[in-house]
Amino acid sequence: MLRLSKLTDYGTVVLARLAASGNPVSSASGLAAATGIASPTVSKLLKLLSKAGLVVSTRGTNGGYRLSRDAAEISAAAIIDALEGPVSITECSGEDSCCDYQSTCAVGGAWQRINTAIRGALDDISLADLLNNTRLNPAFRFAGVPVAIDRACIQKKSRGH
Amino acid sequence: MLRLSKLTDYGTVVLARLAASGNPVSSASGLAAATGIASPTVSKLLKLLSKAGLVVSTRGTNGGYRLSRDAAEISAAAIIDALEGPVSITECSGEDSCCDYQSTCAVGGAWQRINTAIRGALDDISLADLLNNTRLNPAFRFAGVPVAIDRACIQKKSRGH
DNA sequence: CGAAATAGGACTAAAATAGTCCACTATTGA
DNA sequence: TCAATAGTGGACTATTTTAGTCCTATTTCG
Repeated sequence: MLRLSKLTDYGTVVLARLAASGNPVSSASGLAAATGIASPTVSKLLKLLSKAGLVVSTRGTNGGYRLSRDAAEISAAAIIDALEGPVSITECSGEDSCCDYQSTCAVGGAWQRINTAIRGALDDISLADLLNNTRLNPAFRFAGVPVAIDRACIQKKSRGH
Repeated sequence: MLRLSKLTDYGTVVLARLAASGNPVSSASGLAAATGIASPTVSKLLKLLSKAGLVVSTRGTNGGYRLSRDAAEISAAAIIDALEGPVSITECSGEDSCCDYQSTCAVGGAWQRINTAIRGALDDISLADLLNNTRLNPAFRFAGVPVAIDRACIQKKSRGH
């Protein structure tokens, strides 16, 4: 797995929508409607993103949220940090952690290298990149030919998922 | 976070122990004793690793487990695949998945690139590398000076964690 | 045979995550 | 000034995932 949480995934969708909207500000409920994500969840995400300084909020009538800076200046790493805390793939690859098995653990150090590599990959991708890459790499191919995502999903859902 | 599960972490510890043991085979209970990980958990791990072909089992008296190939030939990615399933940081970065928000999702494609980058980092590290790197990068530094891991852990534990 | 191991799977417990809700504060405009 | 709109903060619940345990085969060796 090594998977992001759903919330982080949603967070990027919301941010992408915010970046693409063109309006000066977008309300939480408007973003919820536009993305299809439940509105309390969108609120929660925006609160977190606001606290992390990725979006700026305006209260009152006609208030809402906007990106705090250009989409090209917001890295995937920053988004993940905001919504999940600092990236570290194992407990002992974090900064102030330790494990019960350190005396017998022969592995510790090297995870740090992997962690750094992953971190680097995430730093190099910006929200703007995420937007630009939309649909350029279709997720489904059959015999090398891209297949409509919609159809693949319907098939999967009819199997009971 | 973007974190490995504890089980995967333990798995690498067990594999590292297996690689370092020098014996032709090691029993699950012996590995449990050597690593300090609970023995049913070690059994479970070894079963998974065996199913994935990373270790080979021998039943009966004097049976046990051994690595199926040289530690240099076992990548971190293979270990993670065995214990957590294929790496994919979001649902839609996996191979046969789809999400409910595809019609409004502007993000999909690019995660794949990140995923590939992470995958690459994990493919490049072998179990042998994990072993070689032990303790070369101390996890704790204070004013640039490495600090004994033991002491840092004791401090943390006395704070109630 | 019987002791020592693994194999497979069911099951429980614990923790993390996701999602919801509510009372409150700030801003705007009629 | 008052009502409507929108964000704030935090408590709370439900769900899902993960971790860990246990039991009953099956295999092998002496």
